[in-house]
Amino acid sequence: MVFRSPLDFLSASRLLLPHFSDGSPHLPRSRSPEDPPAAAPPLSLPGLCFSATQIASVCETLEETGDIERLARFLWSLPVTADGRDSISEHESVRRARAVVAFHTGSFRELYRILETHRFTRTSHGKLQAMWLEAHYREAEKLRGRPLGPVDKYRVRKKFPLPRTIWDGEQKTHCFKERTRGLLREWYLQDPYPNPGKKRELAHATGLTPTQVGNWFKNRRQRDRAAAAKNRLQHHRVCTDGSRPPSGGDCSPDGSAERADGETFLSVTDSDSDLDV
DNA sequence: TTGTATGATTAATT
DNA sequence: AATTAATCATACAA
Repeated sequence: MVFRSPLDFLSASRLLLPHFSDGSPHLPRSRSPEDPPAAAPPLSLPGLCFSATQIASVCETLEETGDIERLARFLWSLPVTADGRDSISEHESVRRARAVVAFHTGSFRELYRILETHRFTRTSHGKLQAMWLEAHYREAEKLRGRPLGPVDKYRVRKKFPLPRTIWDGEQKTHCFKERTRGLLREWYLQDPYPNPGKKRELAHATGLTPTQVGNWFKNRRQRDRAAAAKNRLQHHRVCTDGSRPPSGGDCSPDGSAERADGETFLSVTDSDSDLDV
């Protein structure tokens, strides 16, 4: 969309300015903590007399309100320089508002450009990241003609990584250290339902948070049960009816169907198959 | 691409 | 509040 043609500006301001031209905009300043101490200097425009900070506040308010239509009209009413290097556009709230509007309009090119070319503060990251992803999801979805599953989305994310302007590069560890997992396994063998005290102790011993320890035990129990249930089912099928997978032999505990059973009973060492530290 | 291992999250249940 | 089932997210290998 072309916000930036002079023509648009003229028509937009004629049409839509009334909302804001009736004196000082009410400015419930909701975002005080992050506000820049060195804000832009007051700025006089032909016709309007808002300071850049006032304009930013209006953007914030409208964005929080969720009235995107109106936010869009307000932005259109603003004067814009070719490169966007003016005290209004410099304001993060204004850029953010432009991004929000671009997203809601489906102007994804514009959205990407805004996000990629300006550094945003941490407080904006969450929302901007969500828009970046959602926009790419929608494009991919349209391209493909059917809804994306979790895996499709994962691939989209890999294909269009978040720009560093809206992401500080922090990443979470995917796998715990082998020593950590060994400790967890040992403790699990002793007691699959550790009380909070034990959990904290283990957390200290492994360097994990108690929550991570809890998650680990939870996953472990769930997956052990799942494995056991699967094996039970398989065993039952094999023993009751004749339709069973290849390798002959009935349900006698010969070698054929055994790996699975072993796993059930010694479930704790299943996937990692080692009893190290 | 597909399957799998594993950490995290969510919603319902107890 | 803790547990469970289900599911998501991520990395990696076949």
